Amino acid sequence: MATRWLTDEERVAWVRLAAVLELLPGVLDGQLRRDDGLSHFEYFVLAMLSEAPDRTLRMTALAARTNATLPRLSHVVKRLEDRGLVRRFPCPEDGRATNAQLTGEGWDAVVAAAPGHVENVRASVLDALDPEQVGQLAAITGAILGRLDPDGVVLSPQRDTGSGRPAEG
Amino acid sequence: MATRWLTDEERVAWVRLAAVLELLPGVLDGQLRRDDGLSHFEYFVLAMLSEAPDRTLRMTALAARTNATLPRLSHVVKRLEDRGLVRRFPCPEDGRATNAQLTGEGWDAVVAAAPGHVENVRASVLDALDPEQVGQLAAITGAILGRLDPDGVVLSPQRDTGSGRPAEG
DNA sequence: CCTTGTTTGTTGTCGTTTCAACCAAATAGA
DNA sequence: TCTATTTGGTTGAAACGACAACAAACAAGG
Repeated sequence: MATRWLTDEERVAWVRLAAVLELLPGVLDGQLRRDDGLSHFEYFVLAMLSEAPDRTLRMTALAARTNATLPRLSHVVKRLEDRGLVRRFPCPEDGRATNAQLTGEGWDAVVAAAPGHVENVRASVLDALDPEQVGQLAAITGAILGRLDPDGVVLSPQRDTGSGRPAEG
Repeated sequence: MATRWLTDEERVAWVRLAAVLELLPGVLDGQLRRDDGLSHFEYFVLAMLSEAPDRTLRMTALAARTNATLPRLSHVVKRLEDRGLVRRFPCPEDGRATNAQLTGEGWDAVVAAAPGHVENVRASVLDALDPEQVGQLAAITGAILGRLDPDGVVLSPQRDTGSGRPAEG
């Protein structure tokens, strides 16, 4: 069938979203690298662990939450382990599985990095929007995620918000 | 000063946007790789050339529009040249500069890839939104770009929308 | 001109990601 | 029980991007 090209309104929205998609990761990554010596992905891995029960997660679960392939995660966790931020040990219940656990040092690293990261998110995104737009953004991205991730794999299943502080998603 | 942590509304919006940021590039890239043998970045380079006057752009200008470093672009264009999709020649007006020009074959590749890509953009993003939300998304991303790219470097300066078809941003 | 400095690209090296092969534990079937 | 398949994860080689070093052309002063 004939291609449904984009209307002018659609094109503007898409071009801008594509530009954000292109620029924002670099901004997030750059700040964390500069200030905390962590890539955004590394930070994200640590943050996911920080909000998990016992600060521990199986590699497969961690890969799902971070949208990483298992090989990629394996390499990254190895490096984090070498730096003392994470420790790995075989899962007691399943001999095949490996658990990754945040060390005290790793926790400290997340705690140290979180404020600057949040500050950056504010400066780059949230503070550019009025409260109404924040709500609209949540609805819009929610709808898009309905297409990209119907089962909500990446949205860490329920955060208890009662615990310490870090995490953020 | 004390960190201003995110409110619940802000956190939801941000977590979802972060998830979109994480998933969408992979979806766009995957479709183009599968169906057209092009990475999303390669497609984007070709698309930018396709809407330039004479389908030609200087490397520096192309790098700005694609938000790439010059070394990266140089490598990618070399590969595209090897595949016959682009040709390079020294700029007549400035001996230092190199022009990249889309070949006929390159044009054909963009024309062939564009419909599937647009279709994917619709399926993944636009069709998930009602018309009102499309407008909101344009406003929101516009505001964010005000922070990320105040000078509008990546938004290709004026598209003539009158020409052939491809391009898209 | 000759020198200094800046702009424009390319090339080489290194770290990271991806992909394919692999191993080991668990599970299912005969 | 013994084999076959599936699941969970690691490892090594190839591809790609980032950063630094470099070469060549322009520009500005003396």
